[in-house]
Amino acid sequence: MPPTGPLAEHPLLWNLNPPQQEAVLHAEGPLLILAGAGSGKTTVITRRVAWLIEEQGVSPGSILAMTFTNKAAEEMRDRVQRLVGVPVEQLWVSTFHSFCTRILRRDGDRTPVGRDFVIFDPSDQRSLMKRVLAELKLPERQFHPKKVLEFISDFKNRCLLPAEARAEALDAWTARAVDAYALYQEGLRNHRACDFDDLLLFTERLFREPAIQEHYGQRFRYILVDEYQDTNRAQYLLVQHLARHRNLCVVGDEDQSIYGWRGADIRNILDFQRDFPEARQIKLEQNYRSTQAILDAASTVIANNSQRIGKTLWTDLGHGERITFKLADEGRLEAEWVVQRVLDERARFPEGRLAVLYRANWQSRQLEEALRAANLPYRLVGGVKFYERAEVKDLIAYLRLISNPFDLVSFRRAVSTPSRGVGPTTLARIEAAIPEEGTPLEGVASLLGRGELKGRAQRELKGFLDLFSRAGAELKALGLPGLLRWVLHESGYLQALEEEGTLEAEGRMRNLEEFLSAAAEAEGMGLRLPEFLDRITLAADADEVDEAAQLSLMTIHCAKGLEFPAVFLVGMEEDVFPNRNARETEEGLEEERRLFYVAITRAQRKLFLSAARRRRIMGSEVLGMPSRFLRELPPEALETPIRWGTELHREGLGIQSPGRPPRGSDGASVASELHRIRGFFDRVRAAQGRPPETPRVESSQEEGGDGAWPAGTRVLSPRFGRGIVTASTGRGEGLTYTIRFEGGEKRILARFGMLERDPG
DNA sequence: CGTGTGTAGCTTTTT
DNA sequence: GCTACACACG
Repeated sequence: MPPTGPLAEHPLLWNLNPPQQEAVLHAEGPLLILAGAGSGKTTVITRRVAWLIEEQGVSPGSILAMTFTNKAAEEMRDRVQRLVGVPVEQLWVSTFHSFCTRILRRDGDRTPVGRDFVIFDPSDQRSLMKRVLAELKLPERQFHPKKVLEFISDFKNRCLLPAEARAEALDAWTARAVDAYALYQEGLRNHRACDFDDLLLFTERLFREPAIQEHYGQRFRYILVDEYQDTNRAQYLLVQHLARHRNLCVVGDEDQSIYGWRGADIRNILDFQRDFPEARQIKLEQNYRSTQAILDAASTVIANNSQRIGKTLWTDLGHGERITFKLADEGRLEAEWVVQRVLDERARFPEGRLAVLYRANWQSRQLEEALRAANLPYRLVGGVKFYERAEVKDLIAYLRLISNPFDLVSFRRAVSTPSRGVGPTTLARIEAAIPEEGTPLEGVASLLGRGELKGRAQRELKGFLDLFSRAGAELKALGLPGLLRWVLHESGYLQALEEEGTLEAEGRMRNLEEFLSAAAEAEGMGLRLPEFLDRITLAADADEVDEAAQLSLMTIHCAKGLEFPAVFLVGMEEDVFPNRNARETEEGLEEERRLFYVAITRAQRKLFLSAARRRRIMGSEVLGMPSRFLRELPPEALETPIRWGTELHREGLGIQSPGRPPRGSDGASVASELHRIRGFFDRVRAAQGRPPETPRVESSQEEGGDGAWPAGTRVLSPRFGRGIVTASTGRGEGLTYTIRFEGGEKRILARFGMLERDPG
């Protein structure tokens, strides 16, 4: 219960509402904090940690706090440090992945990964997987490396090694994929490498050992897990092993669980009370971030989900401005509208930070183009990551090889950049020459020793070998940035870049310089080479968010946990948001809806939504349909009702249009189109008990006169039967429809398809 | 062996 | 629209 009297005056309780105070004061035993968006979660967590240290006399070293991003971890540590008098270096605040790295670097020799390993990023994983698939003679057409890796990741997230996964291999594809899994693990071990999932998986294995569990269980008397709704099975088990004192405090919000595709299991939070029947549950429902209009929209939307514990956000910030929705005729125009409204907002609130959010990274391109054209500076988060750029990865390959000579993937990369006259043939010979339990460099050495190489390859490989034999001493002498400079020089990388002399090469040099300063910074923090490499690969998009930026562009996933006075959410179309791949299952849709919820609740004062009737996706023109989520918004939260340009065909809502398939470029089809739109939205309004809008002529740029049937048109095909047009590309002879039939989607050339419009 | 060109295939979301 | 890969050429 919230304290009264002198306790309420305690500085760590200042400005906290009763449930928040209760969460801070909770003493021993499990605690579930259901923290709604904007409910002051971080304040509560940090004050709780501070309270434990200051008032309960808990030593910082026996508190472990887990987060998902480095940024969250750093913020938590900073804020706790500012609250308490004693130094908090001993406090363990880290991401799951860096926690596991730390554990494995200490006790990893009890696991197959050992203590010295590199962490493979997705591109390293991919090259290893490609070799595995080639070795197993599995065609990449059926065994797409990325697909197989996702499949493996799924097993790892559920803590299943190949032997255990075998039991689930009921069909031929799965059986072969499990073979690939087994060989992939072998490959990782040979490289002295592990992937992201291995970090969790093997740490969990390690914690199954009673002695280890005892040790760390004793050490961490208080455990705190942030974003608990995003934990996967491995993380869940890890926490269970550690929480021996049952002083486990988990914080989360089931409505913001958006990482199911990465193995996160929403049931972890839904079932916390079952796991810990004695757990205290506290809901933080007062929102300090957004206006009532925004919260109403968010609450109404999320109420459509079934997988909930349930909370109701409220605020005393007042109703605020209603949500603005803009329907543009085309993607580029949508982007230009955003630019215009950004300028308007700037004029009204010069200091207000703005964010443009989208479902997938590809959507940033058009926005960037429009922003550049308008000379508006912006900050893009995510997309192609800095450490994934070719030149940076090249240099990293050298560093990795210095740090871990067993890394064949990095060897292959380093040895062929800059070009040394080593092609597939020489490479194969080198690999064949690698001694058992030996390194690629030893392979090169033995080949050279036997005098089996000549000409350019011989000369260059000697130098290459020489570089690595000296690297250790150079690192000692020059330090991290110095070593980098030395490598760039000695390897001939810099020279090759200079000789190129292109503008592009100049850009790459700038990136390398930036990388050099990152290394200098790391050295300043006392990091050594292996730690620096860990840090690079474990760095997340979210870590590089600049919260002070005036205008930020990012995915909704990246925006989780952030807030902005005004938010633009673009691309509100079916198949974009909700994403096309998520629409088949109910769980998929609920996760998309949570994503929408997250997006809405980022806005403090004003939310803009937008969509485009038409947009280019993967090079072809796609006619969009309104996102189903738009219909879930409460009409009174919107500035103006939502209108569209094509029918929304949902079972029971499909509307027959009169009229004929458009053939010419006259305006008749446009008119019938508009007729249908109004029909649809009037129906929606009628269902909401509101009168139909008076007709209003929308701008009639749609269809562009190419005479294609619009998306949503029902058609009959002699081959496939009834279907619905979902997109069209090309024109004239090349006009192609994408049509959804009962049995799946097909692309059909209009000229040959003998398609008819379906009358009934 | 390395480089340039054509083309298929694809984009969720990320530690 | 982009990229990553296969193939042809110098």
